[in-house]
Amino acid sequence: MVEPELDALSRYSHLAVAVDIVVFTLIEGQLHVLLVTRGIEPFVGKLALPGGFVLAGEGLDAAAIRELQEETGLVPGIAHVEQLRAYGAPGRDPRGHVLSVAYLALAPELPHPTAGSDAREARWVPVADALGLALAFDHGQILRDGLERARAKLEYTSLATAFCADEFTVSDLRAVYEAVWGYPLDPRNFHRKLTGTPGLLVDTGRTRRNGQGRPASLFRAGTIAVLNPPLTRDEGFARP
Amino acid sequence: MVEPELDALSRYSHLAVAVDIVVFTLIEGQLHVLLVTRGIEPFVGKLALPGGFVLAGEGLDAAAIRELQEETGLVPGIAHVEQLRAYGAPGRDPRGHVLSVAYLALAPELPHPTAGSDAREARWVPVADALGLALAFDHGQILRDGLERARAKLEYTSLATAFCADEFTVSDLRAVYEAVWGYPLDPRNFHRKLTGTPGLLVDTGRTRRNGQGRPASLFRAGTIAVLNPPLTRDEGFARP
DNA sequence: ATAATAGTGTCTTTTAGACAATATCAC
DNA sequence: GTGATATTGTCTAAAAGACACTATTAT
Repeated sequence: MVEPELDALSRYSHLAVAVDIVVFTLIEGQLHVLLVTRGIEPFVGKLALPGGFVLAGEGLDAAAIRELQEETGLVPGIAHVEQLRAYGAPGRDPRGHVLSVAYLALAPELPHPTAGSDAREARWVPVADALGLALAFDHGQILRDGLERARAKLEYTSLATAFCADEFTVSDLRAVYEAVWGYPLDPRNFHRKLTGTPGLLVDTGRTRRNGQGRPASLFRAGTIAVLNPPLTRDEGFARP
Repeated sequence: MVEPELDALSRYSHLAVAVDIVVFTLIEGQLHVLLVTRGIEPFVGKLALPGGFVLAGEGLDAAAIRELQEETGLVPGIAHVEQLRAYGAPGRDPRGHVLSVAYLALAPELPHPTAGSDAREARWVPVADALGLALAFDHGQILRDGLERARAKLEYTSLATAFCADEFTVSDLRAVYEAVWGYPLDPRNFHRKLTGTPGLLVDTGRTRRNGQGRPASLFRAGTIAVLNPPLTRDEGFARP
């Protein structure tokens, strides 16, 4: 195809570019996703993923982090944020051609979301419920893709620690896996597997009491982020 | 942030949106990537990934497939095409803010690439060489990301068949793995693993002679696209 | 026959998964 | 003590990887 003139870049700026974010957190052992109630057309009153348009001169990652802060009051650095993929089907937004770059964010249990600067309400919804709702735009698809990405990355990375506080127990970590994958894991094999991967977890030497039972060792995330060999996920088991 | 008026979407259209494609193929057992020599500024004369701007009303996938056809004469359906991710750092294009949605395409050995409709030259470059070149824009990073995606997906999918013709031998398939991963595999264990995964390969019953040696059975890609358990890649071995 | 490639069988080591047993707490 | 959670140990089945061996061709 023909390249544009140097000063005619705007000739190719037909699309508005937005970011939408799938933010997962764990609340009382259940995986939740942050959803907002839309305050304007289209899809007024419908639930949607938080997001918004990329500002002039703003990078994609910066836009995602800015929106995340506006909706959750999240301090940068506390959450894991990564790009999911771009969604650009021509009909996905009734207003016109809007390209959305979706992000996946994983955060430890957060304070209540602060509603965005406009009138929309933001709240945590159990993922199991959210999957059954009709979300605005193609956000149902984005949510499913984000969930699948999170599930897959738990298999071969230490990403589960992104759901935990700075220090955590092996049980905390296992609770993350069980919530994201949707089925229980054997505590003993899980413990051996995770602590047996060199560099993955750093023992702080301290322990934490959780009500009844033997106190659990407290760990910090180590320098190794890749699980090799990976944890295997029971493909046929997961329930939303 | 504030949402736009219904009729003010163009207020948020600051970015030009392009697609760039990492096209891999196998030529004489070596992995090659399609590169073009840029005919215009910026980066005149430098090598870059094929790509171009998304046209008005055009979907991302459609734009990628169109560019692919323009550069290679590839018939849709013969290649595997999937989105890689979006690249949107503000400084990545000196002309202004250009968002690029990168695609990964895998194709069987193709005829010589047809140069694009403008004056640029297109040619296949061994990936080992391409990784050492300074490509235009952030295309070096995109190439590395595309290569890593291809390498990773060979582990747990039947994607290697995308490099093969309709009918292929187990050796053909192994040659794909060896070219993409960059190190040799044991022919016997590979054979047992691949033919032992039910539904992955369909035996046509026919054979093919390759010079000397026993004729190899010809297979077709089966309905199963997921390798479970996956093939394991020797992480510390791969050389570009 | 010899060389070359295709394919099968077998053995060892590693890992996954089931689950017994022990450790340390609250009560 | 009982009950709960954490952690270690042991066993079995499955898989990975090494490699001997057989099968079928060209020369």
